[in-house]
Amino acid sequence: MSEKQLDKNFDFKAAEARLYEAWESAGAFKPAGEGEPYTIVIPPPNVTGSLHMGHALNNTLQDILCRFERMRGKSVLWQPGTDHAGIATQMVVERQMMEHQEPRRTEIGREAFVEKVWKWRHESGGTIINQLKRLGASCDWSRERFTMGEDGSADDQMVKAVMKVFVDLYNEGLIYRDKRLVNWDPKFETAISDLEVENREVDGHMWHFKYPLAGGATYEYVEKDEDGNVTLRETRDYISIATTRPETMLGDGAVAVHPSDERYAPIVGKLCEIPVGPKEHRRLIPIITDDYPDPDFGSGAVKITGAHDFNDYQVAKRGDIPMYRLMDMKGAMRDDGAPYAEEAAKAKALVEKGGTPDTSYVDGINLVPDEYRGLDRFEARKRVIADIDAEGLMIEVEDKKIMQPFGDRSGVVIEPMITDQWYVDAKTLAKPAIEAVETGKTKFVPENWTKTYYQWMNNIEPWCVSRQLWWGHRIPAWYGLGVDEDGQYDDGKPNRFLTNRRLETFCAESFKDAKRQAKDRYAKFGAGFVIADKEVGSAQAALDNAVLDGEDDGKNHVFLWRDPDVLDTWFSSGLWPFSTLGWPDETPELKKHYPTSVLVTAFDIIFFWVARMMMLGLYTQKKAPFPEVYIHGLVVDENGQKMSKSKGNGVDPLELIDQFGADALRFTLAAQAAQGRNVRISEPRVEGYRNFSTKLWNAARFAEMNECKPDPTFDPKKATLTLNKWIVHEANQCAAEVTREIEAYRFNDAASANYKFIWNVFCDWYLELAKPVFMGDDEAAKKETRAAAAWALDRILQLLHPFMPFVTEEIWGSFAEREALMVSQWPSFDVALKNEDAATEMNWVIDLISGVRSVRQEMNVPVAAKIPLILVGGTKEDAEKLKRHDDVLKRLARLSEISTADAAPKGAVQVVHAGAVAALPVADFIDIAAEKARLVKEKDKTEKEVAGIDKKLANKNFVDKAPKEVVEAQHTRRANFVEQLEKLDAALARLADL
RNA sequence: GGGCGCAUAGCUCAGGGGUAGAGCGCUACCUUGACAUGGUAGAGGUCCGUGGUUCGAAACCACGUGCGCCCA
Repeated sequence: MSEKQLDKNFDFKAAEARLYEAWESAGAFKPAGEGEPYTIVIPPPNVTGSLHMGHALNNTLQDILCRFERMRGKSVLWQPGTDHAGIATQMVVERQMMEHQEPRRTEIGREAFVEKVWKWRHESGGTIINQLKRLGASCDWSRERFTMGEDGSADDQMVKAVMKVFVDLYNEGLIYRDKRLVNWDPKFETAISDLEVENREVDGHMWHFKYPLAGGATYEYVEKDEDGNVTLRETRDYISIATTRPETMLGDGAVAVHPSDERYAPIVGKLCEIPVGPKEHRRLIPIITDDYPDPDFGSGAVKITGAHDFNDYQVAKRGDIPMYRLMDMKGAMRDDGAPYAEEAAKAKALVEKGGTPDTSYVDGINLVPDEYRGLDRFEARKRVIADIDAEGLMIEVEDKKIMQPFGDRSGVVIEPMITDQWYVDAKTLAKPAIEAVETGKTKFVPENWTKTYYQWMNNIEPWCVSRQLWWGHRIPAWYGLGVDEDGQYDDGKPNRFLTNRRLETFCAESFKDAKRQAKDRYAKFGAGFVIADKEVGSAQAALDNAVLDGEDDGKNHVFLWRDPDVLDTWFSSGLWPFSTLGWPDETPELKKHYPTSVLVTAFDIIFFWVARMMMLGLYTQKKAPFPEVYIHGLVVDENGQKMSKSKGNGVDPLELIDQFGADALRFTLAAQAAQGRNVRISEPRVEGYRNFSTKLWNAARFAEMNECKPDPTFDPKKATLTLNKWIVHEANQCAAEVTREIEAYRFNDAASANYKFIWNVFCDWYLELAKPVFMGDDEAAKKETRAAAAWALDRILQLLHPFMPFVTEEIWGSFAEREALMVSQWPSFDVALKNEDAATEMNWVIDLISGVRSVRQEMNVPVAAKIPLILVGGTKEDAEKLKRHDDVLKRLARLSEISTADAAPKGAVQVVHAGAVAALPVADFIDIAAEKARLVKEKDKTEKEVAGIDKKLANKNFVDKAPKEVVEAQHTRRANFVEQLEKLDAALARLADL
């Protein structure tokens, strides 16, 4: 036999790694058997990440489901992998380069940098995977995937999937390039999506400035109260404007007031002056009406800077107001273009011309006065304020809480900018995704998240998917120079912000395809176009090369260059449920495991990830990626604060694993994962569940010491001892409960069902009750009880395994040479194992012992003293029960002998128990007054119960309307209480005799 | 402004139309042969407030109060 004597404690440190290795090398994590497929794709952690509590919770729950379903015979695939995490990874590697004092990213160039990131990924990108293993995650690691593919090889499935989806969406018009206002991150110098912007309330200011009316015009400014009484009347030569961002005044295109605002009616349509910049070139802008300004907010008049504010952008679009860009990629004031005087003249001419302004042309105009050029935007703000103030045009400064947008990764203030970006038509893709939830094809658990999902999906904006980064899936689009009407290249200079509009775009999965497209496209412009085989790096290179080659043969040489941008990380994560399974190929895995069975995730990425998987899954596979989405809470610290790096309140799951074992951490997380609640982690709690695993360990040790071994000849249906019938019954009930609760994603209830059964039933009672059997000499009883104990322990190990895989597997293996616990068959509920009679009888025994113990303590009977028990007024069955459980009662209630009698002896403490009285003659210890007080107290309590029931029963409405069973139950309860009262009265009477 | 959630024992939280629960903490006793990472017994609750529905509400509904989160 391989069994070894168990040590006093479970040495989780040594066992965890050994057991994990054994499972993995046995291939136990791979989908096996012919069972129904069960599939979960892991929410891929960032490759830069290390395991935090949120991962620990998320993966514990997934592992519970996977281990559970695997034991239930399903063919389980838990698909693991990591996310390339565009910005985060680029940031990490850049920081590392800086620490090593290596040349910067821009110095070494794109290719070398990307190579460095790959190197980093191979060397350091596996941290979190190893940490997941320590948690016990039973992922099929042989199928591990990375959202970027391996080494970016174009042949890689992940890359193919991304390219195909992009090109397909493009060809259907669902991906397009557009000039819109985006959230620009001046630190990373990239656009980011709305979701990556964090709006925070910060202390700010609201500046009120005078915008003088053109030509010194004046008007009568009248303010009225609610009743129409005039409260202010004065002549003004200005309009008062309030702003939180004075530096953007330089780009104002208009001042807007609400159409119903009578105060400004006299000056609508007139011009006013932006009170900043060189006096002789002050720009004049029109006062217009729009529904956007709120007459009750500030002065009611709003400056419109279409290029740097999302609300203003809408107003500007509606009113054909030019949007002047003021800043560069780093968020500094522009210093390109001609001197201010010239640029301002351009703007003036533009306004005079009227009509819809040309966005590219307007973008080329730099309206930053010469003295502000090149300044950081916040420095420029100070200067603008000071200059206006010096001129006496500042009315007031208010301290004010303002909402400010920050980049969630960079932490810097986001600058709205008009740029060219790629957008996904999310509105169109959202339709089937909404429908899938409406029709119940995909359900949220708990279901209240459905509303959150709808709200987001119904108001979804175009998804900006291009990022100006180097690390990521490069956008599969190539450009060629545009061709003028005269067949010549457009010589407009493309720039970062606004690509020349006459560029030709070829969206293709490869350069080869792009070339093919280019050949057809350019043929339309004339016969003299030759498509070069060489890809170039930029528009400028394309032009230079074309000119050079053209000199030789007089032909138009077309050089293509690829879009330098990469895709939003979430674009590739959105394909995860099928890209990991081999799509776009029709693999057997895809066929078997898509759609997946359930998605387990936290609510903070419903929008980022769940919504996108729904959209892209339905788009590519025509089926929703999962029928259920289980949303768990966040892990918060002991004060209920969200754990975060910046707050420094994170608890490291690995430290807890080191200290208390992975099982303890897992159980803690599961036990607290109540639906709709955050999980609060605290060390004492983890410690408590470590104690629980020790408890189980010692129960197993006890079983081992008493030679309880799995006995194949033991049939739980045929147990003869009440004790064993009862534990079979209880284990069966526990199996039913744990199964039901896991199925319903009520992990906390499943955990607590296990906890209660193991500790409060099996350890506290069954093992205690079994001790007299093990110590007695009834060999048959001993044999059966050993087998029953082993059987029950096996059920326990199985039911607990998904929660505490390590300790359970270790115990399982120590009892017999057999197949691993993790691949054993789940104990399902078996109606044939039910035995209510046995349960009733054992509860009778347990209650009697508890009752005796209770009075012993109250009467201060010394623990060591063994006292006799006389049951008074019991039935014949009671007498038989006493006899059957004689050993147990004596041992656990510390009794010397047990007998029955018609009347209680004098000087006895009396315990009312199930219609009888257990008399304990403890004359030596008894304190008559105390005993009397105890009985009176109990009597009072019982009388109150009876009174409550009587009140209910006296209520005609209750008797008539309540369900019959409920009324009957009350009658039964009353009868029991009354019987108890009689016994108590008798006991008190006997006490009086003393 | 819109949405979601929470309020139950000292603390952290389950639960849920008829009988108030757990863990930790606290008190007393116990090193009894699996376990002191343990055992036994106990104290501790106007289930936030006000109305409503109901025979019956701590639970369901409405409103209020306080707190938290998400979106704008």
